[in-house]
Amino acid sequence: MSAPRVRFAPSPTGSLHIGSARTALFNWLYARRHGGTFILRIDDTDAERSTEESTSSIFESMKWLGLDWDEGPYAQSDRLELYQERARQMIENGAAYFCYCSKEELAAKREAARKEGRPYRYDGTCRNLSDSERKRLDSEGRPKVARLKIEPDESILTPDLILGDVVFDSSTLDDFIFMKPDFTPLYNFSSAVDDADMNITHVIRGQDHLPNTPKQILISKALGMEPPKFAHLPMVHNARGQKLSKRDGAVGTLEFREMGFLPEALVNYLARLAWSAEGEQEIFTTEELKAKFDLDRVGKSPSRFDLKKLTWLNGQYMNEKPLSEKTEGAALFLNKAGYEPENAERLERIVEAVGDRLHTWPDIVTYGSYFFEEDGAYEFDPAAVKKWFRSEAELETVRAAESLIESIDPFEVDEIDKRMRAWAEERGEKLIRVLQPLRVAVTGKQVGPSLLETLEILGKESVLNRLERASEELPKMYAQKG
RNA sequence: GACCCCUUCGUCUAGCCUGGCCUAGGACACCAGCCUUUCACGCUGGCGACACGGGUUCAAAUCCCGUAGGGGUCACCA
Repeated sequence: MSAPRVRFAPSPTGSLHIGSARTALFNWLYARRHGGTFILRIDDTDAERSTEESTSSIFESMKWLGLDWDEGPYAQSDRLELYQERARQMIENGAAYFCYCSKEELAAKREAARKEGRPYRYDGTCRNLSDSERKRLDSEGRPKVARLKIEPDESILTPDLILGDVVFDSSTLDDFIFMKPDFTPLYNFSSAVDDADMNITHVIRGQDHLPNTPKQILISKALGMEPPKFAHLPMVHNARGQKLSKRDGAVGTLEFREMGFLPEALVNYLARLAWSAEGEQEIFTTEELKAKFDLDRVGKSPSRFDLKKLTWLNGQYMNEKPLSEKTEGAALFLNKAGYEPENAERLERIVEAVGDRLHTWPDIVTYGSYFFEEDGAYEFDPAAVKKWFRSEAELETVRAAESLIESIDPFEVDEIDKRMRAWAEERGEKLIRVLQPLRVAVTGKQVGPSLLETLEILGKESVLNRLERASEELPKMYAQKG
């Protein structure tokens, strides 16, 4: 097989949908796997809906995911002349014709068909217009669109690398419009023309495009060109098994960055939607994906997007990150949450202490926010208080801890550990019965890194301040819940 | 409604093409236990699926037919 040429051709009418990102990824992977060329083409023939912002957000999404393109970006809006030339060619050789029916007339016919419960197809009113009629309509200045002439009762075979052969009956198609009144192309036309012109060998796209395929094949043939090979990817669905939409939460690729996911984890997750390697491997570096991916192991059935599995995967990747990188990411997300970790060294210690609790970046806030809050400002989690302050005894522990903390020197993990254990024993308490109430007292939470480390990082003075405040605040909460 | 696609644990999937190795494997999630100052990690175990009905065959998740369910598309959008 000669080197494949594939393309990703999004329309810039919004941010890059996560399903489209998967399509882009599979194209990219296919090109990389086979030493082919990955082309980026912006299908912006719909001037009304296309925006600059969308285009740049698509670029940014792809860059974030690491999907680099070898050619392009091409914009269809720059290639108008090509489409117009091809369209004229088709009109001339009789493969297509101009249609003068107005939008309103057509809408009425469509509506009538709908009411009668029969499928609407263009009735061919303008298909056999005589030259004189055409001239008359032109001289009246009637707007016209171009339609493809489709012969009925022909089967159109669309071989698909994933689905196998799919056959459409041309009678279910109608003479569809491919050039608008302003003589600019519609999607199916520009797409087929470009795929041919750019020598695209494989069109890998979502299954929602399957109904377009026979139309594009017809256009290719009308132009005397060999259609590319097709591969229709199963859709990515929401938890209820329907097309993923904004209502389902995050669907924009960049939103996942905002939520604190790692691009390599997202790539890994997306790759495993409908694709699997031989063996039972779940975690693939991008390099492995580039070496192993192929279309013959892509499934046919739709898959549901599972945020929990993505989160798990992300955690796996997170744990592999060097501390310096983790610290950088943590700083970024801490900032987003309104915290300002001023001391870089201290932040690194905190990130290290939080350790593998980091599944996504915002987890740094969940597990370590109190490190960045004033001694008198962190909040007490009511659930934590309820669970660990069951009687007067725990309040007493917090009060008594002040003098213990005061006396620990040096105030470091090993020493704190030694003294804490001895203290618990002295008081006839299990270690956990003193540590957890203290944790809640100084952090406000019942989860987090090792308390000993937490105390050391906080420092003696801060711990003392916090214990003092807890002694005042906790009884109030304690009283409230009775 | 018409056309097209799909159907293995709750979810992602392996197995299907080239029937027997499938008392259907792995992963996420969930549950339990272990480890542990909590949480998280890790480890161990558990729960849990061939949509249904007919064939074909000595033998079917795998092949054939039908039914049901789900999804996608039906624009002078892409």
